[in-house]
Amino acid sequence: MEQTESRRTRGRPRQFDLDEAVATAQRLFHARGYDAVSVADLTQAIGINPPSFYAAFGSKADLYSRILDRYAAQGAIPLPDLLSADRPIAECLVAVLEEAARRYAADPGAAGCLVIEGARCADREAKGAAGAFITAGEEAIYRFIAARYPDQAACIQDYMSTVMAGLSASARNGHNFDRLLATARLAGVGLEQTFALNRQGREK
Amino acid sequence: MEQTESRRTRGRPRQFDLDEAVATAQRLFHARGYDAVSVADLTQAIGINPPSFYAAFGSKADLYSRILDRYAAQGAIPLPDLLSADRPIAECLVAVLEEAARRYAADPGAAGCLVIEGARCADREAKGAAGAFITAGEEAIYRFIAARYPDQAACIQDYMSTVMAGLSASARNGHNFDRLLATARLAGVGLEQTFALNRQGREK
DNA sequence: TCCATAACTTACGATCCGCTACATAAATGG
DNA sequence: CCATTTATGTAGCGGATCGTAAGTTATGGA
Repeated sequence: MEQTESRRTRGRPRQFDLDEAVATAQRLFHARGYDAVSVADLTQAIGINPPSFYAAFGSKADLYSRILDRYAAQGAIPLPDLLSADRPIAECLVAVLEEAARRYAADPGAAGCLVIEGARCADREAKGAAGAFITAGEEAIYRFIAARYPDQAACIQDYMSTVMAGLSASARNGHNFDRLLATARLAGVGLEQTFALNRQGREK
Repeated sequence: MEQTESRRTRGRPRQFDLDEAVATAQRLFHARGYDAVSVADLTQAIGINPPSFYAAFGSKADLYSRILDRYAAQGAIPLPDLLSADRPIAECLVAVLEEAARRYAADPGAAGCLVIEGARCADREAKGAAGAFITAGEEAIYRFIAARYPDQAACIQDYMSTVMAGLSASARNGHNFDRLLATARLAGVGLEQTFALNRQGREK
């Protein structure tokens, strides 16, 4: 017999909802950034005391890492979906930029990319956790480009990273979705032009 | 008779060089960002004690503001020079982006733009001081574009801000000058294309 | 020589930071 | 019933933060 999911745990039941607390913390981190959110801010927002916080989440950095997982599964840009399509490369990359514009401006109270902005914090642990997600995304984009244009993949990958960091920054600076989208499309012109020239060169 | 510059001040002479101290502080702020530099870091790097620091500079935020002035005069992108030229608009804007790439990667120990990165800090006072410089730069670029293309000035201005923020972020992420320059030029394609289409539309 | 001035050194206050020791409350298992 | 387990609240630790009060030292001016 396996233990069923309905079997209660032993000790005193937790008096707050874990997922709800994580969501609250995510909102805080996204709105203010890792460094600017103190444990006191978190415990107050969740409505618990420090010992409950540390018992449930380990530490501020641990909680942040858990939130990054949550974000990658729910709020982040779905790179596999956008990149695995059998559309032209430039179209896919522009779609990524447009999706970035959409998501970065989705919540006015938590603008920008949680991961990109998180990687800018001073805390070594949190920076490393966010950096791992960034690296993963960068590699996904790099491989996607390199499959067809290995020579230019690095350069275009740099461009994508830079534009996305810029979009996240501009979102935090108050640019709304329309402005971000216009910027993303303007940035896409460089991509389309590059791959158009590539095709010309090949067909010659 | 006016008092000459050689006239010494009354009390005990300062035992450290003011300009040198400001330069040291600028290096620290540029390398780590406003929030991550403590007064203790500054006093230790300069070689003085806190009271001397506060007597000389007022506060951390005051010193930062003074450093922004210094940076605007020495280290920042010379927008008037680059924009007042009677070259095509796109060429000027690309020159700004290329100059940004050059300066943001100039010092590996202090990558990115002191002003752009400073505007991202948590301290209200420092954020406001840096924000004023950013606004001034943005307005200069906006006016430059609007003089000939008023309809598209806002959009292109957004694009410029976003790319420059991205370049600064990528510089902090370790991109060297060559990589930043390639990114800046790729970003310039969107500008050239836009203004090329504009001319086509006019000549029709 | 003595005073006014200004920068110096030492030491500390007040507050916030992440985090925890300790006793207590609320549940399950025997 | 009691033991075990887990969460909770109170209260506080050690350290870092920005900033300052108090007393000392070094200069110029009268």
